[in-house]
Amino acid sequence: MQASTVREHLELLSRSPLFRDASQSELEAALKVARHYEVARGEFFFHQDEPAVAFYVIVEGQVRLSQLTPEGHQVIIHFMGPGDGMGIIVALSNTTYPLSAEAVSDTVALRWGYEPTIRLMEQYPRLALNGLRLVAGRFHELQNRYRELATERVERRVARALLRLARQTGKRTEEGVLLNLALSRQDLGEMTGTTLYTVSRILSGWEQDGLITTGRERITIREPHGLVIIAEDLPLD
Amino acid sequence: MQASTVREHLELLSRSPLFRDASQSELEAALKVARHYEVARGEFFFHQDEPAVAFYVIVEGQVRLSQLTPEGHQVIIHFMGPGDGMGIIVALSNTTYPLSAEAVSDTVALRWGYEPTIRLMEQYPRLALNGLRLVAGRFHELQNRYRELATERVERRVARALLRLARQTGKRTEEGVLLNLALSRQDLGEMTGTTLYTVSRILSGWEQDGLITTGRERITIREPHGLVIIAEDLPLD
DNA sequence: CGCGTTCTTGACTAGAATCAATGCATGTGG
DNA sequence: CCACATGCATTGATTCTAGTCAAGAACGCG
Repeated sequence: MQASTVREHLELLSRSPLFRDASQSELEAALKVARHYEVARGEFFFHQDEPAVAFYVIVEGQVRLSQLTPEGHQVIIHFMGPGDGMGIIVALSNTTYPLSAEAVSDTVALRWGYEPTIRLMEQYPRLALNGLRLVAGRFHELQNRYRELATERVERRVARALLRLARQTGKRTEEGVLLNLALSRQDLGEMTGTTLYTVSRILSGWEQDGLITTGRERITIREPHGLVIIAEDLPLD
Repeated sequence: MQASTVREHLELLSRSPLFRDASQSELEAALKVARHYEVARGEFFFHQDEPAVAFYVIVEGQVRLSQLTPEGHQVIIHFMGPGDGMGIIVALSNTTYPLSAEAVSDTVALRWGYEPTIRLMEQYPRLALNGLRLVAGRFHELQNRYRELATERVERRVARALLRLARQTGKRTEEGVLLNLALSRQDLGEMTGTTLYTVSRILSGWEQDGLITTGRERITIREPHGLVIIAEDLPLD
C-alpha cells in the first residue's frame, strides 16, 4: 500500500466512530492487521447465514444491508457509507451473519479477520467498548424502527425513511435535497415494510403536493419541512 | 450480604451469559462492585429516556421491557427472567435508556453503576467481548422480529410470540404448557404489533380448534405442534 | 429502435383497526 | 356472603388501510 493511502486510511479510521478517542498507535496497530478490500457494484461483502469471519469499515461507496425471509421477501435493514462499520458485532461473536451486505456502488473497505480483531480488542479494551457503543446506537435505531413498524401508518414510515436517507446521503442542489443513491420504489417498500405499489401512490401524492420531485430511481426532496410534518404527524398550519 | 447469598449470586453470575467463561476471580471482582436491588411488582427499574446509569442482572422475578410512542401507544420489546441482563448496552454508551423496564412480579437483581462497570471491562476485556456477543444475539433477534413484523400476518406473529414465551417461561402441566406469566390480550397485542381485539379473535379461534385453553391473563398451550404449523406456515397434514 | 426495467394507475379484495355493546372474573367493602 | 365496582375478554358491525392483480406508460441502455 502506498504511504499516501495509509495516511488516508488512518485519517478515515480516526474519524470512524469505532476508533473514536483511539491513540495514534492504536490506529496504526489496527491498520496493520487490516486488509484492503474492494467490492464492485452488485457484488456482496457477505451473505446472510454465512459464518462471520470478518468485519469491515467502509472507505468509499455505499452498501445495502438486507435480510431475506424464508418465503423470499426481502427486507432492507440499513444503508451504509464511508466510515461505517459492518459486521463488528458478529465478527466477535463467532456466529453467522444475520443479513447480507451488497455494494450498491463500487465500494472500497478495510477488512479485519476474526483472530486479529480479538487480539486487538483484548489489547485495547477501548475498541471493544467503542464497538459496544456503536452497536448500542444501531440497536437503539432498530428498536425505534420496530416501534414505528408496529404502530405507524405506511405514509409516516415512508416519510421517515426519506428523511433518514436525506440525512445520510442527501446532496444539496438548487432543486432541493437529492437522494444520492439509486433507489427504486421496490427498495423503499422493502425499507418500510410495504409494497412498491403503495410507495408509488404515496410518492405520486407528494409530488402533486410539491413536496418532492421524482424520477426513475431518483428522488429530490423540495420541502423537507412538509415531510417532517407527515413523519411527525404535526397539524398543518 | 450473607455468605450463602453471595454463593448463590456467584453461581447465578457464572451461569449468566454475560459472565460466560469468566474465572472465579473475575466473578468475585464483579460481584464486589455490584449492589443488591429489589423492585416490587409494578415498579420500574428505569424509565425510557432517563440517563442510563446502571445495568442489571436479574436474580429472580420477571421484567417487561417496553417502549412508549409519542402518541402513547406502548410496544413490548421483550420479557426477561433470571440470569438475563438489562441495560448492558446503554450503561456503557453513556446515553439514555431506549425503553422502560417494569417488574411484572417482585424482582431481585444485581446492579452495577457506570464507573465500576467501565473499570471492570477495561480490566477484564472478556466481559466487554461477552457483552458484545450478548448484544449481538439480542440484535439478531430484534432484526428477525422486525422482519416478521414487516412481512408476516398477525396470526403468525401471535403464534410465534406464544411459542417464544413458552420457551422462556413455559411450565409443563398435565394440560399442556402453561405460560407462567400474567399476560393480557392487550400485552400480546403490544408484543405483536396489533390490537387486543384481533388477539382475542385469534385466540378464540385457536381455542375452538383445541390448540390452546385460555383464561383471564392465562394461556395454556395444548398443541405446541399446531402453533408451530401456524408460525411456520407449514401445510396441515 | 427495441428491449427490459421501473413506474403509474385503476379495480378489487382482504386483513385488520375501530367502535360499541355486553359478558365474565376478581377483589372489595358493607 | 352478597352487591358492586373494576378490569379483562368476547363478539358483532362497520370502516379503512394497504395488498393484490392487471395493464399499460415512461424511461434508459445497448
